[in-house]
Amino acid sequence: MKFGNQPSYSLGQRSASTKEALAGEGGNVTLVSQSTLGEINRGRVLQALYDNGPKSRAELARLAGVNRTTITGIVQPMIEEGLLVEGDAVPSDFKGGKPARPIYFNPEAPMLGAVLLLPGRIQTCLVTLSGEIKALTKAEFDPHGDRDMFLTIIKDTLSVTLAQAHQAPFGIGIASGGMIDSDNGVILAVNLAPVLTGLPLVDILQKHFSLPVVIDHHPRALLVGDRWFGPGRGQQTFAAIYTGEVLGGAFYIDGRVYRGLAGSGGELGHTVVQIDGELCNCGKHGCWETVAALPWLRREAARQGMENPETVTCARLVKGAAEGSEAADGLLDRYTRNVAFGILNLQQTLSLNSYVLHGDIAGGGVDAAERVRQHVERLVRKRPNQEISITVNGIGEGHTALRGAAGLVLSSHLKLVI
Amino acid sequence: MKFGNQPSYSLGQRSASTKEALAGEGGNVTLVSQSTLGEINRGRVLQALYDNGPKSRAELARLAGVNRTTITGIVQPMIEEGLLVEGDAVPSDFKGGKPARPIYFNPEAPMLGAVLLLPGRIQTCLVTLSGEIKALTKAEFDPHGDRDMFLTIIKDTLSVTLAQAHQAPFGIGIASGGMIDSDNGVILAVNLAPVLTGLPLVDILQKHFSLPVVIDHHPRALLVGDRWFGPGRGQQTFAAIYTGEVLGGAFYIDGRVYRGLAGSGGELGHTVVQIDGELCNCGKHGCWETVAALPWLRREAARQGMENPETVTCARLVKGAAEGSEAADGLLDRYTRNVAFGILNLQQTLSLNSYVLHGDIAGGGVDAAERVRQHVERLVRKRPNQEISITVNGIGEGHTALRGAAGLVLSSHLKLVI
DNA sequence: TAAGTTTGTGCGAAGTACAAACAAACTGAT
DNA sequence: ATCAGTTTGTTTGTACTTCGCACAAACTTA
Repeated sequence: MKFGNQPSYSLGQRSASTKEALAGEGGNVTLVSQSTLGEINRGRVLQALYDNGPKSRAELARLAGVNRTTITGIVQPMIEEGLLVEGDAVPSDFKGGKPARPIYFNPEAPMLGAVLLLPGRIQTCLVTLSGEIKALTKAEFDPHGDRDMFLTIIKDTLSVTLAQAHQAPFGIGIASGGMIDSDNGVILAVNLAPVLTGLPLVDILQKHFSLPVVIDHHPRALLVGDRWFGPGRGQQTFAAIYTGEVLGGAFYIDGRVYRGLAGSGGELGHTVVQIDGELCNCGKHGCWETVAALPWLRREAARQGMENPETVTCARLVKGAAEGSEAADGLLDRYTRNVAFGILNLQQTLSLNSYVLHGDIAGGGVDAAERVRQHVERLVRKRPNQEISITVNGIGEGHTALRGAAGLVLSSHLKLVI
Repeated sequence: MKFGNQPSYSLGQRSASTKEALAGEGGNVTLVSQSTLGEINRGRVLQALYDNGPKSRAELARLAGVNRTTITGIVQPMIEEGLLVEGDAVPSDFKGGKPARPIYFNPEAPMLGAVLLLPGRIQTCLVTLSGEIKALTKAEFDPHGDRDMFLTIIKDTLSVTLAQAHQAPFGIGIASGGMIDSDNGVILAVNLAPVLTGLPLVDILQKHFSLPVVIDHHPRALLVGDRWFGPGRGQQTFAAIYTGEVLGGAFYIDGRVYRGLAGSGGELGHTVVQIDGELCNCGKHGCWETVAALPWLRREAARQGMENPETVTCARLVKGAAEGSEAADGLLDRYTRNVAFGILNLQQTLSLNSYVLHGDIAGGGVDAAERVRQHVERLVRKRPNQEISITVNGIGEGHTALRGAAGLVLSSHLKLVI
């Protein structure tokens, strides 16, 4: 039998700019080998522990639909290694039987280093495998200052934190504001902190501390934090949305963090919701960020003649509305509606059905979330049996981001998710 | 050691509507078993053949980075089964060596049934595993007519096609316009064909033909068609965009078709790009569809006093612009710019970097695509080394959709992609 | 004709998941 | 107090898959 070299009906025309994308002959096929299989399953068992808390071997086996012996085989080496520990026996639910020995992360196991990097301020801490935050250290830096000065500050701050670990942590995770190239570990640009522009922070810290270092942008850390111990726990699909001085987001899709090429997915602030809208600092008009972040809120508050418009927040509006202020209520309604438009677009695009709010809008608590939800419900094209959940993470922004930063290490270094 | 039942810092508050999503205790963890591993790898080898055309065992092994014997082990049973065939020996590139025996899909292997269902018309055909279209049959139906009449027509049409297969096909794939619940195989609603509303077509045809049947919405079939033998071939990440009477899209993300919950992802037509824009038939204002589909184009053509505005198409505008018409050029520019806004939003959200155009806009050929690309480039927040490709599929819409419909069967039935 | 190269195939080793059987630990009825 | 019943976790052997090595087959080049 004779084959044409390529089927002849591949007639699609490509614009000139995609030579290498056409290559195809790269490593785009990867078979799963026997050894990676073990690694995958190990990761999934850990994931099950994160999602469900301490569980016995038998419970884990039921949860994962595998044989009990398989779980034993996976779990035993990790116990011997000191990563996991067996807890006290817990009498079984009813009707007797041998008591179960729940398994969870060893408090004595190595921890994770976490860094939260926002314009002007740094927070570093250690995070245990069970999500506890320790050795929190804070520092400030001049966002317009000298790069070496900044590097000294961040190294010193991290050193103070890491010194409190009783053994070397698994690695260091960084959550940073701005535009991040997470593949190459470079901060591409942070509008409010020019000193960070183009900084290859991962390389620098990796060399300095001799530890694995990963970086990702702030909303994605919030997402991981949500997934780990927040409202995203156990969910397979949801998004995290952050509003503040800027607006950003991140997605958890089918059980994994979505990054996009070079980690550039989720730059939602600059999706357009009003083609001929206000000029955005990105040069476009009518970006979502121009109508659903703090600058808009301040501007509108000022226009309405509200008191102290420069310090208005969603929290204040919720309080004002609850106290009967029509102005606050009206502005809150418009604000939440504007937030809803971006979520609506996301919903129509990806149909994630679940959204966790962070930042200023989360400051508005359940009230604000419920208003957003109602706006989304009203706007979205409903399907049968489709319910959309809008949630706020009540843990507190900083902690979620730090936990998330630590979680980034887990998912990259421990290959927790395939 | 004693564990708290759940870590106490899980304080996230959830809106009331997510009881079951919170459950977590379901089958959300799945370990990969030994036998599924084989299935996965078998699927990936097939995928490699689709992506790269006929290849020898040795080449496949190099492509996938695995041992040659592994490929033999995977491929041999499929050859014996008649799914694949060994081609004539091809002398190796240079420097001698034993000639390679390329392997590809057996033309005698079972084919795939494909149905394209658009308001008022049906196309059915058989598709070989190497993508050839056979036994194409067409029929029409009354979109506002009787349901039983419609069912008779589609069954008859499919029967005519299937009768020409020399053996039972693997299954039947349906690409349908409108809103589809691909999980349950139900057509939820087609604006222009009320007869289809709520029709459980998968169940009906599955019973009638005793074959596996899958359905998905039209843009997703285009996507699969693109991936199979169009511009998306070998790509790991891209989107298909369809513009016509309506506007829709679908995504291929990290090597798999993205569906979203109940297959409701990609309803891009009703993402909002102009909050206070024109009223859309969905009830919202300023949906992308209101500014980037044929109804807008006709309306604007009429407003400009263009001749025969009711038959204007992108193709005609491109022709007019090439012939020096300023009116055509101007309208084409606005049209492509409007299309670009939706792509821009997608790019900011998912960063797919590659988009394949279909439908009316694809009728404008490379010229239209290039205009769209330039608008997107101008609008998007550039990152270093990021190139955005906008492509049209030149094969012809119907064929791509039919191949895609067939491809749907492959990906679901043969588990071609995990 | 011989050396070199590449392809495809046996064969045994290693790693993983699974099924069956069993000891351990607990409950509850007799 | 004893025994049946239940659940947990382990032991043992089996099945499946990939990998490395060795080798025959087929071709080119000197």
